[in-house]
Amino acid sequence: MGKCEQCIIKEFNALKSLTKEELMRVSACKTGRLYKKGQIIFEEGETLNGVYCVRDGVCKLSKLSENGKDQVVKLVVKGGLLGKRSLVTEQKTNLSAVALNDMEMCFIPKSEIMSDLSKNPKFTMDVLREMAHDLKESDESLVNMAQKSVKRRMAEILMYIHDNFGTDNEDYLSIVLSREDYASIVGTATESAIRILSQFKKEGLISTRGKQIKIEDYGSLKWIE
Amino acid sequence: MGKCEQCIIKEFNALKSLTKEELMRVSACKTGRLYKKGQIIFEEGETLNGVYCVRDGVCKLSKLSENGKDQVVKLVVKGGLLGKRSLVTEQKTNLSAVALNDMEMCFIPKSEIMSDLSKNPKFTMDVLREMAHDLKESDESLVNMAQKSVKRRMAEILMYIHDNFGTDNEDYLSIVLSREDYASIVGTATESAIRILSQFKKEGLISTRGKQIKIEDYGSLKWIE
DNA sequence: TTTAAAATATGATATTTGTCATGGAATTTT
DNA sequence: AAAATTCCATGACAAATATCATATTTTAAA
Repeated sequence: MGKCEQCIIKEFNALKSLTKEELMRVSACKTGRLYKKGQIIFEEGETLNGVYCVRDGVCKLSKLSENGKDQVVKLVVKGGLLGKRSLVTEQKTNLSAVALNDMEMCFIPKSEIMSDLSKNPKFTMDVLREMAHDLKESDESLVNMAQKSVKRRMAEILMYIHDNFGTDNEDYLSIVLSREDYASIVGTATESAIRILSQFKKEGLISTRGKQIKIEDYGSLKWIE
Repeated sequence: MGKCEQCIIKEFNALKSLTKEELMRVSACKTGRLYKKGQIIFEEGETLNGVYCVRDGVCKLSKLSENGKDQVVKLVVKGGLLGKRSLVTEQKTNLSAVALNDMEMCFIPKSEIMSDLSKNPKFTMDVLREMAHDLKESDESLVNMAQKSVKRRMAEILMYIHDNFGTDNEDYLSIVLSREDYASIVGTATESAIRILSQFKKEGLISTRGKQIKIEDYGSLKWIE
């Protein structure tokens, strides 16, 4: 396993604000973890005693609703940090994390990073900024859920994945999700998600190959309502 | 206007972690502001250069959706801080704040409080904790919006207001909102909000007197689905 | 490869929610 | 107090979405 101070992943998250010395200390105590597609990283209600740094792969952060359905709150890819909240609260985590494909992660124990949080203001501010960003995104999703149609939300998540996580060399979305996952992101029944994607396909907005999805007409997707 | 260091409001937010000296400095530069019911405190897209500390009254934080409807994201009462995000980001605010009744607030310029944020780790951690809490709440609302029926959401907001903001001496909810506000919190059409409240009334779950609402049967409200 | 299981697809139908229209009640303004 | 305005209420209907049922296809397992 590599050293944190040389890992380029850190550039994408708050860890970049740690000093070289701090990073070396973190590096010494971190543990690498591999997760297979579908594997649970942690579950709602668990006590996390550290943060996870995503080196490769994608996972979903979700929360179980009282009706028994899972709602995806956020997708996290390479460079993302999981469990930031655990650094500031003693509370158990309110979200579950599940790998959507094979993943490679580093786990950094809370004990090791807490001192940095109190001593390195630059790092703290960075964590604060990331949290503020998450909050803004969450508020936006909240408004979308409350005010937009399922079809619109589906169009938006396709564009979101396209814009933020990119495509492979054949223009297929690089993140491959099941229809059930799409339903659980958009907040609808699986059948409805399937129906809408079928409709998009018929209308030539997207094309599919197995689970893979390619956006064929971004411009029109944008104006779906 | 009183002095921050003697103001009991601060006990309810991150300002409690400032030292006496810091509080005196803040006190010297803060400005008191009064807002009347319905008055706009700030609007989405504005640049906030400070935080607002709510001394009295209630306001709603909302965001305009693309469909032209306002979605309430959070209610803030005595002790709450508005504009925390502005302390960590240069970005314009993503929310609007509107007074729901007459309000009394203190405005603390960003410039004055920023130095504390970088020098007083206890304060920073407190802001971080509040932000983490907001994020958790926002995620929960997101899941509720996505997975629960309008009726359920209405029942929950009534209970939320009851539990968090209390009642007057006749058991009426101490926060009085228009049906339109309820609709915009729950994320539904005003007519739907009206209809549901009427139904609750018919079923004896609540009673009303003008705009005032009294919860008559908390137990049953809890089991609405 | 065959079988079993899971995921996708689609129809039929029920339920929920939104929209438009209209009237009455409450509040504010003149 | 009258008029005007805003808010609340409710019916009728339309649209969106969920649910149930049942194929079909794809994927995983034996």
